[in-house]
Amino acid sequence: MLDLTSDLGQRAARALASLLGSPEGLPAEMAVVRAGKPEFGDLQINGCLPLAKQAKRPPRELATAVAQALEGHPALAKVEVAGPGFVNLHLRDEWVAAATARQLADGRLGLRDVGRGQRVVIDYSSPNVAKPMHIGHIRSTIVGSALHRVLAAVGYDVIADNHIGDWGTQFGKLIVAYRRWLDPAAYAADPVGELLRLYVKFVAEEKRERGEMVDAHAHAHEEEAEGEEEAQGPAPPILEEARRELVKLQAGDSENRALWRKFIADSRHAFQEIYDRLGVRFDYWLGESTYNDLLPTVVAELGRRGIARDSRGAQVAFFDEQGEVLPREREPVEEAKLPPFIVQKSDGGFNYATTDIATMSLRVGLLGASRILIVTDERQQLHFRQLFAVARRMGVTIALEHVWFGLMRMADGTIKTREGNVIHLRELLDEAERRATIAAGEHGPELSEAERREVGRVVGIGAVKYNDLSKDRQTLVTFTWDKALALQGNTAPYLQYAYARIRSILRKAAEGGEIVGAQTISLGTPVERELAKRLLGYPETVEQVARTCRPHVLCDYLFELAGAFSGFYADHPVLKAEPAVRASRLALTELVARVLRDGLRLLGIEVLDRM
RNA sequence: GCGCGUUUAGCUCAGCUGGAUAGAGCGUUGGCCUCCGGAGCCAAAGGCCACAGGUUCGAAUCCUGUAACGCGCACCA
Repeated sequence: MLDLTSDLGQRAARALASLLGSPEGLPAEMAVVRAGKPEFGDLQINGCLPLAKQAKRPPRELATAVAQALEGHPALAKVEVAGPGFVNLHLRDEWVAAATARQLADGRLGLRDVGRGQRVVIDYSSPNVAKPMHIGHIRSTIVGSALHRVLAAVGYDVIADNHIGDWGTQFGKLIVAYRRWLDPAAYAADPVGELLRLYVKFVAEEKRERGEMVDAHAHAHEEEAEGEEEAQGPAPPILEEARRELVKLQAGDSENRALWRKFIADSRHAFQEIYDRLGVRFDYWLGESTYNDLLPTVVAELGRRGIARDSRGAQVAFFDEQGEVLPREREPVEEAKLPPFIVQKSDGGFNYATTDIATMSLRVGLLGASRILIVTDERQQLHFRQLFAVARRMGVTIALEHVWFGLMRMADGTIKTREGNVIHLRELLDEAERRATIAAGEHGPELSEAERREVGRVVGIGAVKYNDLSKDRQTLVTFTWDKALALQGNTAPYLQYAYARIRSILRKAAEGGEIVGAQTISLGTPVERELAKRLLGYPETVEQVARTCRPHVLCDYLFELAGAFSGFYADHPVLKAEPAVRASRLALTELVARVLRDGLRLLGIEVLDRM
């Protein structure tokens, strides 16, 4: 199908070029798209209308030229000019049937290596050490993992990097809290849960001490609250202690280093449990701490190249009205498109920006990336625009994409780790499996206990993933249990069910010794023909997802495919059809199963032969 | 205040980057063959595409403004 539309598009463009004489401004290929309605045929070309205006010629004249050029094409049964200047194309049934048979014979279902020779580094999930993964992490993890698979499926050389938060000021606090309040039994049972408890306790204690201090100062300045609070007045003692421990850690103190390593190792185990349940994997876990030793060099380099300058004691990059890095010679402008970007704090410390520049350099240099995708929530858009501008100024020319998604929030506001007011990913997955296991028992009473649990696992996890993947990633999501765990309608179980029904048919055919191979496919009914056309759309759908990083497009495709199959299934007997039709329908059915399974695999969703 | 984003059926969302009469799921209502699996299928009802202008053969889609909501805006990540 892709080869066909490309071929038709080129022929159409050539016809117009010769008609209009000058190929000036003419695309090399006209867009050939799916027809909007059955009456319009299978494909249509809409580009003649805008071109006609540009060329000051009647649109129908151009459309007619295109139609004449395509007339007689072996794939086409009919070409017609319609309306003000549309070109409607009707495919020959034989061509559709033959193309479908070719797709069935192809182990990759028609997917092409559009990413061949390109290495893409994808950064997703990236949880923070010592904090449990919660529903705020699920979109990055699941969307990132799906993109990982999709990109690999179209020939990219993909490197997945889990950029975990394993460095920063929280470690000073954790070390203090751990030494004061550790409950060893609780830690042994659930290290990350205990670390979270310790962190929360630290924050509460810090707040309490601060309160005492304010009281002692007898409301010296009541309305301070918001502004540049902490700067004035001494910090609470516990915070001072945390800062000292942090400095010791940074200086390489062996006891603190050991604790830090322990926190990371135990957290990674907890993350890995979740990843195993989700089928998510990474090539590297290059957390923030990886870059510690490089940071002074990064800042020095930025200074040397005139990107960063001294400002209020910090090293800062400024931007111009276009959003490009401002050369050091120029004074900062009021109309700057982006706010200042601090790459080194006034106390000499480094921050997120410094680490990310180092990360970028490593990915471009050592990892040889030709495209970098970073999957995070919407709050970091500004940060990455600044970062990418700095990277470009440093000579990075590869594609840098911030694949952002809408924040997941609860009905009453955003997720707040500090209050511990979150739904942990583990709870979510447990509940998903629990509900799906109950449903499995209702729908399949003949299943054994073990089978029921397995069905519940696959269906429950699938439902959770699909729920996130099927919405445009930029949509804001308000979490509710019932929506996240829905099992009816446009959901993973619907697709899994369609697959299981097909497997049931194929199983019965196999019992009769029938082998479904690359039979001739014949499309006797409009429903069969429609189903075949849907199947042929698989490669372009996957390529589109790889290009635009929008997995919901694949979800929509699979849902429509399953719907097309359900329609077919309802009134097209397969096993009971006469032999010639039966072979063709079996082949079509087999192909639907393969596309469903492969598409769901790319989304990270498993399928079952029975459910 | 500035920036980014969002606004489509009662609810949750698509809408293929400007095409022909705006589509799904949930919910509601009514149907489904003694026949390959009813987690399914078919049908009905439900729309001023936030609002106001503009661009053109044509706008949910592009441009401007307004409103509401979300997020962000130097030394957290």
